[in-house]
Amino acid sequence: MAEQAGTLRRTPLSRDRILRAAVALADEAGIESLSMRNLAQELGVVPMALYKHVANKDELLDGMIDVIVGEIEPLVPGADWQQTLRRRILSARQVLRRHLWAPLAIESRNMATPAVLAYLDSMVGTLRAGGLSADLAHHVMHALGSRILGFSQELFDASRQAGRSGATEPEPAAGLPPEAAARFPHLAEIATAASHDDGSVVGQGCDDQFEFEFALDLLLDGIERLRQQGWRSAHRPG
Amino acid sequence: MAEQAGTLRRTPLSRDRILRAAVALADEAGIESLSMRNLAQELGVVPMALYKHVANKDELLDGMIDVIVGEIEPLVPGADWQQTLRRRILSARQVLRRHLWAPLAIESRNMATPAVLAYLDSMVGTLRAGGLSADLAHHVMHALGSRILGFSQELFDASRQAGRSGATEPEPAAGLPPEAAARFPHLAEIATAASHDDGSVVGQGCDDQFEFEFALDLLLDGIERLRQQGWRSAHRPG
DNA sequence: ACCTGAACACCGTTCAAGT
DNA sequence: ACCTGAACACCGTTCAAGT
Repeated sequence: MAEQAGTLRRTPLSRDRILRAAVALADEAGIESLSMRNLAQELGVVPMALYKHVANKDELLDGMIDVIVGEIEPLVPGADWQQTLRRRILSARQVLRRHLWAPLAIESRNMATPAVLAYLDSMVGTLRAGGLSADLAHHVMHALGSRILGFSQELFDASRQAGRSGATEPEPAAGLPPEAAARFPHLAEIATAASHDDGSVVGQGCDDQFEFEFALDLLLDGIERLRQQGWRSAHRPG
Repeated sequence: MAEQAGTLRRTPLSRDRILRAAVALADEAGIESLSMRNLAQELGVVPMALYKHVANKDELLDGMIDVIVGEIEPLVPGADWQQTLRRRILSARQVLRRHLWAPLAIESRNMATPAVLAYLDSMVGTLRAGGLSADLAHHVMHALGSRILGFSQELFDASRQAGRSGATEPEPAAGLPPEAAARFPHLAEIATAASHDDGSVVGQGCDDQFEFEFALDLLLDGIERLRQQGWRSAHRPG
């Protein structure tokens, strides 16, 4: 679309409009394409105009993180703590799947924007209301880590080994390339072993959603067991 | 130290020397200070000289990751799978604590260098030798995620809320700032609740090592329980 | 054939000159 | 007072000119 100068004035710039445009740009073109200059051009504006609304690029990233945290399903009370946490975390995961740049952005930032803190605070509230001690709740928050926001650092993705970034690639089959399979026999074995539903999906690659829920439930079940046992953290060696 | 030209020739450039210098530079000045130009200057060399030994910056980062993976304690057989994994993962954690830039570098890369794959392969070998099915081992690798390499994404660090990067800061006390504590009461409560050894450390902040081991053991214990039960992943809904 | 300076196409951000 | 072009101090990488 060609720029129409003069006749049609663009909607005025605002912090909110900048943040939404930044999120959209990162969604479509990847975080590495998100520069102040690119963003300004996308908005039909001179780069310096952005600096009236965000102090610098770091603040822009913080604002973008707040935008996506705002997309997470709000707290719905009524169920037990496990179900409440589980549902909200899986909602966060759905959000993160729309914004693949977010994990990297979150890790690169120093974190702790008010919106993230509010989210974490409500999660702790759920734990406390569920009967966990403050002590246990503290450790649980650490143990869940980034999973609370719906993502996890996956080192292990047998299929991708030399591919490019590909935010929009449709999962290019599974299994290791032959020469890698020869060097790493254990990886080769388990790469094809992810028979999630009775073997019908063998070789088709693994189900991210299943893996996420598997790990999440492993943690939640272990935590509930500790809660039932009245666990206390006074067992340091030394 | 002033440059001595002519009389003393520098040791010749090599891929290995470049990688070690890059790791040292990232350790000392942070990953954001690691540029091809800075690195070249550190080595007393013109920037273009680096490109004879590494194709580009991405390959440099991959090489750096391989260097630190090489620092992880090799496999020592003899113990059960839990002890073997636990020891190696805690060794990896010690390595990562010397190279604070590594998690971000690992996340920013597409991963799967041969050295990382070899490490993962040997970890899977430990699981299989310990009696886990290939199926379960697959899910376990996903569930452990970056913890296999000794780090985890911690969203939750109650103390740091507005501080700067600070790779060398000595942990600036604990507890939330007063105004944050008022807005986020649950966070405030658990921030001071990390009484790791019988209350004597209350208020001093939390023990990263304890939190890491807590989460790791929660996972390992849960996995061992599944193994004992002969768990199989055929219970998908639908 | 090898090495390397200059150049290219970018960054985030400052600053002073225009209105 | 506000806006913005040019400029500054960087990037990673290419390329052609030097030896």
